[in-house]
Amino acid sequence: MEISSHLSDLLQQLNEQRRQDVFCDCSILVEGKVFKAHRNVLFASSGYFKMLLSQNSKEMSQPTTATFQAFSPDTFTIILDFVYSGKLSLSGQNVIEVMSAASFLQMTDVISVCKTFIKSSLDISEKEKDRYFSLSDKDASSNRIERPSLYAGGWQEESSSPQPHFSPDQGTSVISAKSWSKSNYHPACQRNTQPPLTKHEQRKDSIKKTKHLRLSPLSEVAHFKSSKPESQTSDSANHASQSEEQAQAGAEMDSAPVGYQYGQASEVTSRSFPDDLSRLRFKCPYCTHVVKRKSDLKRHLRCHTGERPYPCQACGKRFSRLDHLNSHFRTIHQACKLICRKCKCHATDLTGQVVQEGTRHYRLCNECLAEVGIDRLPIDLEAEQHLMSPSDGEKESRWHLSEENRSYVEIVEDGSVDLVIQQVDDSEEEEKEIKPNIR
DNA sequence: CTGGGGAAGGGGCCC
DNA sequence: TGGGCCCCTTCCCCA
Repeated sequence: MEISSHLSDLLQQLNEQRRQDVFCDCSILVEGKVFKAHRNVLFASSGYFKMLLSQNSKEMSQPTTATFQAFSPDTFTIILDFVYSGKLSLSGQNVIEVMSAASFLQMTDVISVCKTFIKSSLDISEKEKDRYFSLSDKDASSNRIERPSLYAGGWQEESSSPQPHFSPDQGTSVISAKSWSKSNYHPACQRNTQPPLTKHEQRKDSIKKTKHLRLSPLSEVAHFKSSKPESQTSDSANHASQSEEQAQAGAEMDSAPVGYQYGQASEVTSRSFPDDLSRLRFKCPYCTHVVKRKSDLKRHLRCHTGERPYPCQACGKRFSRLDHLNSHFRTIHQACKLICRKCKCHATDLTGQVVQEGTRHYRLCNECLAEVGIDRLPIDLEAEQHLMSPSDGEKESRWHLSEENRSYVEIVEDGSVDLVIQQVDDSEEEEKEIKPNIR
């Protein structure tokens, strides 16, 4: 006979004991803040503590102390609360750091929940953006609007079960890792609006991952300082090599996250590596790539999630980055290069013309234009550019829209650039997939 | 089959 | 923090 409440009661009791510092035989020092805990609980929850405590098993009579500088006390609070309650308080602001800490501590459950959270957030960002753009259709032309806070708004849209519980004030979700990992719950990213990666993309992704492996300078960095005097050096060294092994193993496992490095750079880091390497602070949870800036990490994450929030209005191809979209649009649909496509000579408005083939525009010099004949339509470039760029002060990425297109596209002010984002039906979009450009 | 060119896509970094 | 530019690599198409 099994009493179902026993496990939760037991955990609750242990949590109470931890809070009241009863039977706590382990102290964890994180940036000066001391956390009390039970050795056996930590041992059971974290691969890192398992290794640490088993090494120190001979000294069971002595209280164990561990010191971390690789993450903040707030992050460790979240981790420790999870260990003792099974509930993980994730938000858009802390998820990266929690994931890195969990990776450091080798807590696979937490890592997968964070991964899911990140993927869902990115997906919801996209969905929310589309929804927002579609809703803004009517007033977009008259009002200057800003993008919504995607995390907060997006999560509340979701209603799948088991559903993360949200603190209404800050959009923080409390997730029970066990229920997530054991249920068949498919978060938003798996019901995705985004088409799955094509084979081509997957191949490229794997190529990239290999490249990232070579680039990873910080997977070897140890951020652990044991306060046990007799084991300090060996522990650090052990963890360093362990991190290295794990980073490699993680990369080999393709999707296994191996994030160790996030937050404050430790003294070890700055002493052991050149300045340019120690400044790299943001560790990709999916690969070993490290970047200096959070926004660069956010951008990088799209190559793992496959998120392509920027559709080309002209051909429907989607891009993960706005600058790639703009570049594509200028090259393919605006014929910005002053080069004759046929003879490669310099072709300006005087010496040539922009011609159209499908949605694609390119330049031909007058000679080649005469040779090509009538099957390609010369475009009045000035008129075209006027439509693209109605005023000198505005960016050329303001796209021309025909009247019929206006019925289903949204015009959104995004900073100084006028983006035209096509409102897409998700299911339809999945089928569309990314097609190669018309050549 | 191969080499060249164009396009895509990723990273670094400046504004 | 996002946009945008530059640089580089990779992939694909075509001659």
